[in-house]
Amino acid sequence: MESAESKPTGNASSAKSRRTSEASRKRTQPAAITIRDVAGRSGFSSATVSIVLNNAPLARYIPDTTKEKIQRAAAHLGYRPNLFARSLRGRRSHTVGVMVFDMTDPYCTLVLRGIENTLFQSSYLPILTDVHNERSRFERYLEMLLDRRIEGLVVLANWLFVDINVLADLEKNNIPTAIVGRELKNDNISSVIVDNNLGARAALEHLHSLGHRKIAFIRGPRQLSDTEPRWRGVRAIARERNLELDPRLIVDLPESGDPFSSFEQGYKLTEELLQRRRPFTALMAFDDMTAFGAIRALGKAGIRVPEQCSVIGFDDVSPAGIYSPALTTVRQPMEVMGTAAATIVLEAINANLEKKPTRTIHRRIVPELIVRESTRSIK
Amino acid sequence: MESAESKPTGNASSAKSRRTSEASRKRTQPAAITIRDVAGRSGFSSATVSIVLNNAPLARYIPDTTKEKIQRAAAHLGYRPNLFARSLRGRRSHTVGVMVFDMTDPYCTLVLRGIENTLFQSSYLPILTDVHNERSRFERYLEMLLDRRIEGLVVLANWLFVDINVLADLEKNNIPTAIVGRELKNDNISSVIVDNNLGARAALEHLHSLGHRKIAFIRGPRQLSDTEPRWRGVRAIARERNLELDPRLIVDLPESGDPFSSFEQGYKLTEELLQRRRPFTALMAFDDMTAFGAIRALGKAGIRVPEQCSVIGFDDVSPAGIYSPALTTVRQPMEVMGTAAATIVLEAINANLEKKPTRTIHRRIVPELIVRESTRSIK
DNA sequence: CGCATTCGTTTTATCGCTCAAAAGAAAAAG
DNA sequence: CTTTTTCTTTTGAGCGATAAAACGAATGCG
Repeated sequence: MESAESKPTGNASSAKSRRTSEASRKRTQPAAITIRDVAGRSGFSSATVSIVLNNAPLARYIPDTTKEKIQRAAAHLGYRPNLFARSLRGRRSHTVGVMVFDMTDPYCTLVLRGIENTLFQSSYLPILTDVHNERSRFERYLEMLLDRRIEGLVVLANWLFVDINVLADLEKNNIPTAIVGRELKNDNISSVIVDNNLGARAALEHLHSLGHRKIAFIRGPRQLSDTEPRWRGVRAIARERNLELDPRLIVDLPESGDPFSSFEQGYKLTEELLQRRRPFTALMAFDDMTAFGAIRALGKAGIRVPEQCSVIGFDDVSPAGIYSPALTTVRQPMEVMGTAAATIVLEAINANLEKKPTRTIHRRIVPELIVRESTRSIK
Repeated sequence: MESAESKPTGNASSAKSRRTSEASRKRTQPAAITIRDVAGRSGFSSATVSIVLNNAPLARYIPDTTKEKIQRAAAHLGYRPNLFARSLRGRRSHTVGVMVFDMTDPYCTLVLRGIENTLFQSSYLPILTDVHNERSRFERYLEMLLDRRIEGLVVLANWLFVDINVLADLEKNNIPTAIVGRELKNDNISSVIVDNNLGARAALEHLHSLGHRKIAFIRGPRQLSDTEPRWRGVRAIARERNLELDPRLIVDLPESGDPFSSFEQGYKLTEELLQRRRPFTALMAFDDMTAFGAIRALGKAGIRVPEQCSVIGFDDVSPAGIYSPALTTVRQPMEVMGTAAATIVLEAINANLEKKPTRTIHRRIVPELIVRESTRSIK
């Protein structure tokens, strides 16, 4: 039989302080079991309990009988260690910050899921912050995250924004960081991006193979880092296939902080293209949102998709599959990308802990052409 | 001149421990300024610093000159209090848990935004967890949240799931909780829901006023709490308007854990309705996803929306506006709902702190009919 | 002048946990 | 019967912040 009811070792609390504690116990919280309670109940000191429950190195010496007693006591009391105390002592938060620039962008959710899954498995908790593309929020949230002593950070740079060099602050605190959707010149931040070039090639190749030769393009905003590689991909394939790119069928999305604006811009730019009276049988949009806008504009103009004009997008955001017509697009494997970013960060955290050197990693994920209903062979 | 370089008061660290600290300082972190550093630099004790920086009651007595000195010192050193220490001492985490049942559901994001905005303003940090509609995750995350000593919880019950009574555990820890999208019999959990009845009425009234008399219905899954009130709303209006509800034009969505399945189900059920060969000129879907599925099925069958058949949804999820045709629907003011839920929780937290009694609140938000392109007056 | 007040600030005692070092007990060695 | 070695457990010193109590000094008051 265990020495139950024995006063916790080292409990030097005066009668007065104990009264207070009991009073508050009665009033508010249902006890809050501490490691000392477990110590008391199991008959060992709190140090031993800590060693056992954390399976610390010293646990090697501790006999199984002791371990069992302690574990039983802990389980019986429903002991849950106080993370604040632990973090304070151990200088670890077991937390990773996740920063999104606009949650309402459908692009995000799947990436987030990948991140979350990965962190969950390592029992890290993500702290999600949504910056709304506002610099002030960015800064405030960054501070909040640093205050919470995040051990790593994943940034989802899904859309244009803030001078990202502010992230350089992170270097000072050397918090491992990975950014999804953008590659930084800064060589201390890892990144995960889709291979835009490859994606664009696949898209154009698809249209070309369907027989389209007069193709209109809505390119991305110049400021967005995805824009250029995609266009290079387009030009490469055009060259390979001897396809002529008519400059009068090429328009650019303006810069904007709002992902939904690309729907409207897609709409407007398509109307503009139509007014130019240069016939085209297919349209390659910068992203899915733009494509949706384009389809809408075409529909309004009495042009049916895909019968009279094919449309292809990029991203494969969730509405793409349910759109009518379902959108042919280039899928960014977003969940994979989230997973990759989270993994990079977790590995860097572990490397840091073991004082190993950390390397910056840049991953470029291969996209996948998803053929649905919005493209069709010509004629 | 302030007594710079003076050793922090009460610093009883031995030579040995100081060595360690300096070594690690050099190796890893760039210092980590503590309140004692500020104390040292300003020449006051750490208690005074704490009092001043927190503007605690005692700050009343402290002369402005002292306050300024301390503030300057803190600012100069870039002091940021250690939240773990603070939380440990103060038993407060300044954190609210947010639990979602499926992040990929477009319904979520706006609610989340409302929640986030509200919490942000009170400088509470949300900890977002996505349960994936899995019981195991639900439990594990709930534990994680409790371990992190969340002061409140907002649950987004956007889709069917888990026996929600598990939430009763929260009562034990008396953590103020609000649930969005569902009203619980449990009388200790506040809720924010849309007025389903009103919404359904508005929808049907809209169709009726456009002249539709033969209307098909895809009702929600029986298990979902929204289903019944909406149907009651429908029946009420039908009675008022003397509209006959043809049972052969009424189908039910099956239960499912996946929001996207309602798209597919909407598609299938619409096909089924069409096969029944009972003509209808309008279709009222349980939600937007279902409506999208229906539109797709109608399209496939050569029936154009809205020319030959009007379709109305419910929710106004983000694709609704960009769909072609843009969907007429009943908007749940999701951001408002998120705000409401977060506000309820924050107020309860504050009430708790001031030992005031807390009341459970049930808010029912009025929805709004959003007329777009998928409905049209008959003929 | 003695004692109570009000100020302005510091001391003290934790919050709950962990980790290095010490100590106790038992077993092995001399 | 010591002395060492090997197990096993405890001690103690914080991590950084803060509520509560305490303390010196100045002021007020009879």
